[in-house]
Amino acid sequence: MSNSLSNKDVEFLTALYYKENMNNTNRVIVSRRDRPAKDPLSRELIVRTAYELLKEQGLAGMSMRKVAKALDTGPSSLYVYVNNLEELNSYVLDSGLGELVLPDSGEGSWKDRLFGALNSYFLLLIENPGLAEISFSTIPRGDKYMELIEYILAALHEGGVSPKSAAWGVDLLLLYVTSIAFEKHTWRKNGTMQPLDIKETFKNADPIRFPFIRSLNEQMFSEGTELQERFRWGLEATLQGIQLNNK
Amino acid sequence: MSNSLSNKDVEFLTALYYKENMNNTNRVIVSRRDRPAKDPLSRELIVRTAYELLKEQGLAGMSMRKVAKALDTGPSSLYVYVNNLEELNSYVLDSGLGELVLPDSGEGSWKDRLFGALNSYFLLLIENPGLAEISFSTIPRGDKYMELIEYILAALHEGGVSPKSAAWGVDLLLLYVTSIAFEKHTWRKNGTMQPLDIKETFKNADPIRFPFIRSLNEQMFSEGTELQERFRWGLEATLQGIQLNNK
DNA sequence: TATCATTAACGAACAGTGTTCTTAAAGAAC
DNA sequence: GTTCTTTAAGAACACTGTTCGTTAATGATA
Repeated sequence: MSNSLSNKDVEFLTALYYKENMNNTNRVIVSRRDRPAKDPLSRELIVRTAYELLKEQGLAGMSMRKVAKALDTGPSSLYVYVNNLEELNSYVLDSGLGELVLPDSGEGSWKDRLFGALNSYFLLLIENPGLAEISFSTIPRGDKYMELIEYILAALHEGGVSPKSAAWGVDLLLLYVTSIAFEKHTWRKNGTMQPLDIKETFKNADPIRFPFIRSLNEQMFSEGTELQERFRWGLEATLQGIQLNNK
Repeated sequence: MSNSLSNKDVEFLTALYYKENMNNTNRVIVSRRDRPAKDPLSRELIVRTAYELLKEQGLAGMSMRKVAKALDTGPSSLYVYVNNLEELNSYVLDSGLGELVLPDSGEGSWKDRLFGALNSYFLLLIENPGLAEISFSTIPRGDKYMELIEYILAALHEGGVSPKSAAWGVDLLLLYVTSIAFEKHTWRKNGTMQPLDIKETFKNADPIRFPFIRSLNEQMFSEGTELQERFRWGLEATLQGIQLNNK
C-alpha cells in the first residue's frame, strides 16, 4: 500500500490551510509579482494551447482542465474568454482549418480545384485526427470554414451545377470527407474490438445467411495506399451524383 | 448557504458507519430475502433497460450509473455482463436495429427495396436520435447490422453494381443516412449557437468575401417536409454515383 | 445434513469531467 | 488616495467510467 497522501487528503489539507488563513489578518498571499511573469490569458492563447494539446493527445487530451493546467491556471479562468467547451471546440476547429491551403483560383480545371481543396481538407483531418473528432461533435462556425464552403460552391458553380444542387452538394461532399477521415481514426484507436476482429467477424460470417458479405470481404477492407484510391472513388462518385441530379 | 450535508459529508459518514460495523459482531446486514424480489441481472435485461433510457433521454441519459440506478443496483454490477460502456453501446445499437423492418425481397424493384431499407433505417434514427449518436461513436457489430449490410449488397448486386463498387458503396450509403440523421439531431438540440444563429451568420455573410453563400442561403437550410426531399435527393445522387463508377 | 467453493451483487473509492460561485488581486479612473 | 472594474483563481458541485474488495446466496460435495 502506498504511504503517500491520497488526492482526498491533499484536498482536505489544502482546504484546512486555506480556511486557517482566512481570518482576515495574516493572510498568506503570494504576490503575482513574485512569480515568474506569465503571458496574460486571452482567447487566442487559450485556443492555441488547446490546439497544441489536441495535436499531441487527441480530443481526450483537450479538456478544459488540461488546457488550464497547460496554461498554469485554474479551469475557471478560461470561462472569461470562452463560454464553454463546445465553443472552445469550435474555435479550435477553425484554428486548425487555418492550416488549410486551397488551390489558387484559376489554377487547373474547376474539378481539379474542387478535388484539390477537398483532398487537402482530408489530409489535414488525417494528420490531425482530433480535428476530425471535433468536426463531428461541433457545428463548424468561423471564417475559415465559410471560406472552404465558399470555395466549393464557386467550383461547383463553374462546373455548371445548379444553385440548389450546389447547396446540397457541399454538404454531401464535406460530410463524405469528414466521415472517411473520422472512420479511419475510429478504426485505428483500439477499442474493445479491433479492426482485425471486425475483419474476422466478416470473414467468418455464416455463408448461408450472409453470402454477399462472405464473398466481398476482400473488398470491404482497404488500407494503406488503398485508402487514397477509395477516397478518390467516393469523391468521384459523389460529384457525379451531384452533377446528374441537377435540379 | 445551504445547511444540508454535502455529498462529501454523506460519503464520509457512510464510510464511517460502514467501518464501525465491520467489527465482526453486531453487523447490520439486511438480508436480500427481506427485500422485494428482483429480476436477476442479465445482459439482455441490462441492454433492454439501457435502450429504454436511450429512447427517453438520449445518449446522455444512458450512462452506466443511470442504467444501474434504473435496475436498482450499483454500477459495478453491470460489469459482470458487459465489459465497458463502449460494448454496452454496441449491444444497444444492435438491439435498436432489431426494430428495423426490411422490405420483403422480391417486392418491387431492387431500387425500391434498396431505398425502402435505407429509408426505414433513416426513420429509425430520426425517431430515436440516441441511436444515431451511438452509431457515430461505436463500430457497429452484431447480427442486425450485418443483415442490413447483406440486404444492401444483395440489392446493389441485383442492380448490376460490381462487387468492389458494391462493397465501397454500402459504406457510402450507410454513412450518408447516418450522417443526415445525426446532423438533424445535432441541430435540434440547442448548443451555444442555435440553428437560427447559424442561419443568421450565413444570411449576414459579407457579400464581397462570400458571394455564393450569400446568394444560396435559401437553399442551404431545409426543414420539415423538405428534409425528406433532400434526403431522397442525396440518396439518388449517391446511388447514381456508385452506378457510374463501376470498377 | 453440514461444509465448502463459487459467483453474483454491490458499496466504496479513484481519478477524472464541465461548470459555477465567490473571493482576491491588479489596474484604471476619478 | 479612494473607488470601480476586470482578470484570475480556488473551492465546490454534480456528474462520469471503472476497479477493488467484501459480502450473501447458491450449488456441489463429503
